[in-house]
Order: sequence, then C-alpha cells, then structure tokens
Amino acid sequence: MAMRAAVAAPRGLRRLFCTNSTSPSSPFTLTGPPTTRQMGEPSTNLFVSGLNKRTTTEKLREEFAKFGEVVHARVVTDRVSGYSKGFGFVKYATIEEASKGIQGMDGKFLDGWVIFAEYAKSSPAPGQQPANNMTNPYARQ
DNA sequence: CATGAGCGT
Repeated sequence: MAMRAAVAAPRGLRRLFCTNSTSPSSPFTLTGPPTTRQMGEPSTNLFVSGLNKRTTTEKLREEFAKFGEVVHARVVTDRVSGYSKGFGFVKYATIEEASKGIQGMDGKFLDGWVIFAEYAKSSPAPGQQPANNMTNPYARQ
C-alpha cells in the first residue's frame, strides 16, 4: 500500500529500486538455456538511465568506453532549459561490446547515482534508415 | 539554485 511513486522501470530495474534487503534465495532451479541474458532486442544503441543530472556526455562516454569502443554518446538535455534530463544514449561499434557495456555498467555508480544501461528503442526498423540527410528538423530558423 | 524512473537535438 505504501507503493507510492511505483517504479515504472522498463525491465529488471526495480530489483535495485526496491531496496532488496535479502535475496529470496529461491530453491527453484533456474529453468532455461544457459544463454546470455538477452534483455530486449540486441542493438548497438544503448539507453542509459539513472544518470546524475550533472553528469556530462563526456563522462558517460568515458565510463562506457571501458567496455568497448563508443561510437557515439550523448546525455539528453532540455533544449529550452539546458538541464540534463537524467538519461542519455550510448552507441557502441558492435553489439558484442554493447552487451558488455550493459552488463558492465548496469547497476553501477556514477557521480553518486546508480545508473542503468539497456538497449535503446525508438527504432523504425532494423536495417532501415531514412535517407533524409538534406534536411535538418532540429535546425532552428 | 534544483534530482527522477525517463527513450534523444
């Protein structure tokens, strides 16, 4: 009943939010193939959340660069106010590095805050990209 | 100046 501000974490993030005192130690055996934890769909684009509102893009990129080559990294900030929204995106060169980056940075501390790494969504279709390179919707008039 | 659970300029 005291579930105020229910955690709306996308997946498996609540495990850290809910102040897990002790593991349930479920006697049940892990059923399933010993495959790697594949959360969501594999992609080189990672969505990093839980970032400190004062964390910069360079810091995020530097931290994730330890697990692989970061092609692109950015901390989402409000264009109007200019303050960080608290999350960012990190793109690795390969999915393999992305997977390591997720399992390597997910649940870690950054600037005093627990961060979460997960595959980013917002993709029209895999292997499909619009050739709109001559127009820039973000260009202010 | 400030702190949340969110998928971008």
